[in-house]
Amino acid sequence: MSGRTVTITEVARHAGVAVSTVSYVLSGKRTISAGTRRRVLDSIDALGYHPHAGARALASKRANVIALVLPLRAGMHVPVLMRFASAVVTAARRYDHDVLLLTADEGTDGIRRVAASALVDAFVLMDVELDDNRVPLLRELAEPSVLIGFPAEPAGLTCVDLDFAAAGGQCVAHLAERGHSRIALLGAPAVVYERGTGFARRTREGFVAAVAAHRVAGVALPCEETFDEVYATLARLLRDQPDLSGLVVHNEAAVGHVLSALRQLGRRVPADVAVVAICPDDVAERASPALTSVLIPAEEVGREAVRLLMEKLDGRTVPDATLLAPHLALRAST
Amino acid sequence: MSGRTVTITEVARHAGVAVSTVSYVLSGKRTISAGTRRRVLDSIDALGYHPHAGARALASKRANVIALVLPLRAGMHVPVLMRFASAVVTAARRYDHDVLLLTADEGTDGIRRVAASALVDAFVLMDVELDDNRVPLLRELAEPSVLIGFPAEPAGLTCVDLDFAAAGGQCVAHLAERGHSRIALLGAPAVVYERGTGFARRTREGFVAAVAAHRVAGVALPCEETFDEVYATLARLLRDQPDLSGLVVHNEAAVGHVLSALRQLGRRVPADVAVVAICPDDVAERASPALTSVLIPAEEVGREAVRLLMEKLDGRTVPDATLLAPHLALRAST
DNA sequence: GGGGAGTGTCGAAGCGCTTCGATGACCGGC
DNA sequence: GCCGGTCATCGAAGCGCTTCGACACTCCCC
Repeated sequence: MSGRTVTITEVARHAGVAVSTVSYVLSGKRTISAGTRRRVLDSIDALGYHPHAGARALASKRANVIALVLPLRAGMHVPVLMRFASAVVTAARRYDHDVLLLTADEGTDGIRRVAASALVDAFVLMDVELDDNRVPLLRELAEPSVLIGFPAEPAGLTCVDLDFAAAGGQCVAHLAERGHSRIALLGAPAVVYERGTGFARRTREGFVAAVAAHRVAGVALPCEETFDEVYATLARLLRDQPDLSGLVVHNEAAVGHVLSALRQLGRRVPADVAVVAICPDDVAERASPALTSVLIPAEEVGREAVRLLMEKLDGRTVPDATLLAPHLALRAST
Repeated sequence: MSGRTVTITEVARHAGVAVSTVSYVLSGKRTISAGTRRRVLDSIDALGYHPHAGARALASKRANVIALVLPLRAGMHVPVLMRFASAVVTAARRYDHDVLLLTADEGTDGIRRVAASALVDAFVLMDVELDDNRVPLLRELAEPSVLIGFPAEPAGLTCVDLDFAAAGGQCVAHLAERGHSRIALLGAPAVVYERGTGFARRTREGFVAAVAAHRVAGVALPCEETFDEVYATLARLLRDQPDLSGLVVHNEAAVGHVLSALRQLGRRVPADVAVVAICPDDVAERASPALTSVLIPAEEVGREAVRLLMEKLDGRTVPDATLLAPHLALRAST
């Protein structure tokens, strides 16, 4: 079983056919009679054969591996990243591909290296910034790629993401429908906006647009992630706008602090202040009270990114932009 | 630059040497004169040559890729995992290896598959359980492996981890020195203990042993991760033991809730209750007040795991167990 | 000054797979 | 009963690299 490695030659001998026949059974690129196919497949699992990945890559010019490039930076929300990563791996396996993990340490050199050495066939980039230095490189590379998130200039690239503008808008619409006429958005830390991270900005834009459309009063603020800062921000907000009754929180690390701070400020949720979060479901469910939220559909985004990548690998053309619709889950906080 | 792929043959022609000479320059397995080496290296970067990973793997029987196996389960603290992962990638690159990401979805089949297909040379397993079904498989595989965490029966395996028993003990010692004579450990959710996760149990054992050694009163409780459960647990604890003045928290997701709950229960930190956490530094620093903590040295663990793996790949023998000493950082909460 | 003992380099044989062109066998139509 | 056309299979030529044995030099000691 786990003895010496079994080669295609041994399978061929065992099944009494030529090596090429075994190869064609495996790839399905030529017609093979049912009988022969059966015999070959039986030999394959009698011997426990697995094709040698390197040999296959060499002969076929396809490694059947994709690279997942994930920078790990401050302010990024790690659990979400991890769920993306997991979704990408699972999806890739469904297309018979494996996933090589690349981090930011090596920068663009890492991308160049694995592309040039034919270690991978294609790239999935996560946590894309508006002005991302990996983007020009990707443009000049022959290997196809899909970005999770949108850079400032996405022309000619394939990008997938949650439609954050719609998500921001949906939160406003929800609060407006519930009769709240003065609301606020607590967003990412200021540094994230400055870095130009797309999803933070687009949520804010969606929020601002929806506030206008629904004729409610709304203000968008960045929000640091320590309890003290959250408390201070909320205290100021509620002092200046005592009739504020709706809050949109788009900052996963701060949601817990927001609820604690409201508690300490003597505001009940949802009786005094309704809260909607944009965050993963598990965070929303674990909070108390459980939060009405727009979830970040990590699994769906990952799956879609891989699907698009496989289309491109097969030479098909795919749409530049894929925006996944937000979905609001009602819970106790509104 | 990013044109057709450059092969070793072209490098050899460009430098006016044999293909094998180029190979020896690259591998250093035979002596090459300084002049020839220079000429070859110059040609290599004049042409932008990168060895073809598949061809290399085929000829040398080494893929220069290691697999990182990380199950993604409930109760696991994801940001920590991610830091391990990142550390492993960085460390692997220093040994000129890349990292293939494997998740739990495929179970042991995935491990078997990538080993048999020679996609990877070795394995790093994360989040190892006391009774882990991947462990027997690893034992029968020819490829070396290193586990991050300890299974129940670690004989013959190479394992690396923070010394959690020492960490638990160190927290107790710290509180005891500060004069607290009645303390409690809030640990992982009950399900984590039931699953037999090693680090949770070992922390508890270290806590219990240290409590006895320091002659203080101490109780260890599992701790769920919702605010309401944390609140209820603490309320009960403080009602039954009003003179409880020290708390060890070994549950990253719950630390925030613990502090909120103490606030609501009218206990000041550290004046009424001193709190020590076992968690990553960033979590401890972001809490308010900042928590005295034993950090989980993810980078160090990842680096050490890879170092041991490379030793094994080179045929050297390494110690079975590597326990990294805990390090307590003093902050405002004690 | 002839015989080892290095040094530095080359050529060729694989590594395990895919793929192309060739070869039979078999079929129906005239 | 011969011809063109499928269908199923085979053999061989690579893919780009490593590695082994061979070879030609140089050096130095007796």
